[in-house]
Amino acid sequence: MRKRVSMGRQKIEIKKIENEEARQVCFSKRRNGLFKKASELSTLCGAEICIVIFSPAGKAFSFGHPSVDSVADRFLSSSTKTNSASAANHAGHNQNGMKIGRIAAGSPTIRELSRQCTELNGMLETERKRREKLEVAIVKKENEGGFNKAIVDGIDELNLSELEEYEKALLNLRGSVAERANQLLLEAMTHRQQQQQGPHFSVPVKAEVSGVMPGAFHTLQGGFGFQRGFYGSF
Amino acid sequence: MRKRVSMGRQKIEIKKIENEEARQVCFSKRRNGLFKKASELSTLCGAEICIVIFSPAGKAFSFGHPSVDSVADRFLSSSTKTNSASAANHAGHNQNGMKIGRIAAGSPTIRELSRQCTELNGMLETERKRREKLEVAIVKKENEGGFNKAIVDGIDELNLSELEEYEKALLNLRGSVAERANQLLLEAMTHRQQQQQGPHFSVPVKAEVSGVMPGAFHTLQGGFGFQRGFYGSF
DNA sequence: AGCTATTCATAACT
DNA sequence: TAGTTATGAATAGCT
Repeated sequence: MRKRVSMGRQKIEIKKIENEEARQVCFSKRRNGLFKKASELSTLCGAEICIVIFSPAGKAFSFGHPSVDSVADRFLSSSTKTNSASAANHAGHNQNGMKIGRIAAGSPTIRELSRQCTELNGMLETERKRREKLEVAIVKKENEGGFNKAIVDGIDELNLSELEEYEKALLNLRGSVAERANQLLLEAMTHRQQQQQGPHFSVPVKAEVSGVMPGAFHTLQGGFGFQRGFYGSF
Repeated sequence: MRKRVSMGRQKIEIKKIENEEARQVCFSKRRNGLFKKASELSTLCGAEICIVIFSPAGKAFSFGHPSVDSVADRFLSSSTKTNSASAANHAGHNQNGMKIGRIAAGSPTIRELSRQCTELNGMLETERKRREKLEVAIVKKENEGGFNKAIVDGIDELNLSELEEYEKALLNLRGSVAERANQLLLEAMTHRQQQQQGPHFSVPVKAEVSGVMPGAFHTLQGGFGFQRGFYGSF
């Protein structure tokens, strides 16, 4: 009789294998075993199965019949569609403390995305109503001879170079406004100077205006140069 | 010697069990066996596992350690994070025709929800801009007298506060112009990119576009890279 | 990665 | 649906 070449399979306790190499080997073997069992189950019984495993090292493995995606979708949608009261968590816990049993509610990710969609939809609705109100108001005002609406809405009709022209014109106009404002301020200051000083006046309007638009549109992309204009410095 | 009371376990062929009752019994037993194996694997090796099974009757069963949700989330977020080209579906098919292998791209459900969020965000942004424009227009309408007067009669007739209003209106209008110009630029870029790569274009485009989606994707971002999957171990 | 003795899972039956 | 048994399958320990 031959010498025992193997102790054969020994009974093991189901607890974490501390030896790292042994654990890795066990993981490989049992993972394959699990996938094989899953494959057999799906074939024998026509069940749809999806397994996702993360190894302790963080590697992901998956099995799916007909596919991981399809089963996951079915799972996620079925659990999100059904109201949480009826679908949620008929699961129990075994002695290891892990959940095992009937389907649980949708994953937080799905829930979160769903919630976000709902929220966005609400916001969009609000925004739409708000806009509609404004549009109605605008139309009403239009009868009073709306010059400005034409200005605002008109820009959608302009091409790039026309817009450029338009902006230049606006800037010039704004320069004039600023200049005029400065003038008024100076006048006011002259009159009041005896009483109190206005130290913030030092901001030079002209410099401000001329420095704003070096020319091309690429400055627009960086944002609006003169949000805080002359008046902003008050 | 006692009479044989059982044939014991017999070898069976792995193919669909036609007898419905036998199939149901087999499903129950093997499902439990599978869950037990999964439980052992997770305990022995510290792996995270999630299993979802739909019985042929359509009932859903799940197993998860630490939980179905957590593993599903990890799976879904990791697979959506990675770009689809590199992460998608290195899976193959075994002789039974089922897909088995490396993790696949995010589930259609997740993708769909994501896409919807993105779309909603875009619509919301558009709606907001539109509303802002209208608000500007409205405000200007309200100061219509002064505004029109300024245009017609010139700014010299305005007092300081009128000038202030006027400048605000001009700034808003200029903002709209800039926005519109930006939009046109983006469109032009988008069209050109189909023909030739314009890497330098990406800066302004990105800057613009990045504001559009404040965090719709960040739920999908998890840190994780899966190297060699199932097939590596075959 | 293979091998083998042994434990474990389960097909058939009650 | 649950329990029993004989047997096929999975796998622990070793190389």
